[in-house]
Amino acid sequence: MKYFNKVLSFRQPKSKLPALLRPPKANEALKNYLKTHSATRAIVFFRKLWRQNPSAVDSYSSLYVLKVCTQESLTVEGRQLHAMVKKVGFEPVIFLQTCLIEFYSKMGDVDYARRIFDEVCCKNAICWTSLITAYIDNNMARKALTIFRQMLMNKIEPDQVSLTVALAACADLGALCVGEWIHAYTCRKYGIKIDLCLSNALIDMYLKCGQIRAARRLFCISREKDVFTWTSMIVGHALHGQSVEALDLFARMRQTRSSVKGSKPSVLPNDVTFLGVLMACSHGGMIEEGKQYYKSMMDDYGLWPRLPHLGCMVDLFCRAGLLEEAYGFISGMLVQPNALIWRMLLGACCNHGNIELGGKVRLLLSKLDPTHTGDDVTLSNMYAGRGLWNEKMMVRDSIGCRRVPGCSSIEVAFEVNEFVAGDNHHPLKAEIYNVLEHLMGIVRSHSHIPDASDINSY
DNA sequence: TTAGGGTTAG
Repeated sequence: MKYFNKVLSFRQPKSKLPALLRPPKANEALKNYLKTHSATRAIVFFRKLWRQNPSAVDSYSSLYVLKVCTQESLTVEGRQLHAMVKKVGFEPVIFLQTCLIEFYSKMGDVDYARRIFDEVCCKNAICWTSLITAYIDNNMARKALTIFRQMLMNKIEPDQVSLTVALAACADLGALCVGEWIHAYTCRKYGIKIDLCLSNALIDMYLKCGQIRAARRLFCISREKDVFTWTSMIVGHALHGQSVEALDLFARMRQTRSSVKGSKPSVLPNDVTFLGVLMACSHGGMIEEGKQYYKSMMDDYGLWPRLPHLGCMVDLFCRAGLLEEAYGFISGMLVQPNALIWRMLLGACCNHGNIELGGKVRLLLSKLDPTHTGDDVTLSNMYAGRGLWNEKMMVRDSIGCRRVPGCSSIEVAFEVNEFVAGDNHHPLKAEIYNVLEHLMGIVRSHSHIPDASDINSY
C-alpha cells in the first residue's frame, strides 16, 4: 500500500475536498470528477478521498476507478487499486471481481484473470461471460468454448450476452456445429430475445463458417440492421467472391432511410464497410469501380484510408496485371507501406512474368524484411519462368541455411455429445484419444492422408 | 449508484 501512496502522490488535485465526505455523496463527487477530469486526476482524487477518510471509499467508488483503469489501460494504477481492494476487504464483491477479470484480460494477463474467476464464490452468467470474453480477446477461442461448455455443465443459463460471445468464439474457430447449436438454443429457449448484437453475431458466425446462404437468410429476416449488420454481410459476400451481391448490398445500405420523408441515410458506412466494398472490387476485377469507391470514401464520407484499404487497392491493380500502376500507388502512399504490401506486388510480378519490376521490389523487401526467405523463392521462380536457370540457382543458393523447414498440420474433428466434450474423465474420451493416436500413426508413417475410412476401419 | 457483447486485405 505504501507503493500505492508513493506513486500517486506526485500530483495532487488543487481543489480541496469537503471534510469527511461519505458514500453515497463521495461516490457522486467521484462520478462527477470522472466526467470532467482526466483518468489520472480522477485516480488522484480517489486516493485523496481514501487517505483523508477511508470510510469515504466503498466498493462502488473502487469499481468506478477500476473501470477507468481498464478503459485507459492504466496497468500500474489498476494493480494498485486491486491491492487496495484486497486490503480493505472488498475482494469478495462480485462486481469488482468481474471488473478485475476484464482488467487483467485487457492487460494481457489471462492467467491472472482466470485466478480471479476461480476465487469468485457464486459465479453468475456475467462472471462466466467475462472469462469467455477474456479468452477470446487473448486469441484463445478454443479455451473460450471450453469455458462456455463448463458454464452449461454448471447449470448456469446463458443469456444474450454469453451466447453472443460464445458465437464470436465459434466464428474464430469455424466451429459450425456449436454455432448451430447456439442458434437452435436461442430459438427454443424461453426468455432469450435475439437482439441486434446476438443477431449480428449469428450472421458473422455463419459467414466465418462459410455458410453464406444461412447468413443471408438471417440478414433478410433481421428487422433491425445497423452498420455492423450491413458491413458483415458485405464483407462476407466479398470474401466469398460474390462481388455483385456485395456491391448491390452496399447500394441498398446507402438507400436506407428512417420513416421521416427526405431524411438522410439512417445507416452510414464506416471504414470497415469500405474495406468490404474494395475487397469486392478487387476480387471481381472491377478496377474503375474500385477507384471510384476509394475516392468516394474520402470525399463523400470523410473516411481516411488505413493500410488495409491501401492493401486492397494494391490488390485491385495487381490482380488486373496493372503492375506499374500498383508500384506508382504504393510509392505515392502517405502511409509507410509495409512488407506485406510490397510482397503483394512481388507475387503479381511473378504471376505476370515482370522480372525487371520484380527485382526492384525484391531489393526493397530485402531492406524491409531481410529474414523472409519466401521473397527469394518468388524471385527464383520468376527466373525459372523465363528459363534463366543460372540466376535461379544463384538466388536459391543465397537462401542456403536461412531456410526454415516447412511443416503442415491437419485437424480431425469429432462430433461428440456436449457432456462428453466437457468431461475429461468420460470413458468415451479415452476411446477418442485412441482413435487420434491411430490416425497420428498413419500420418507419421507417410503412407497416406487419413480420412473417414481410417476411422471406420479402426 | 455498482459487472459482461458484434464487422477488417494478402
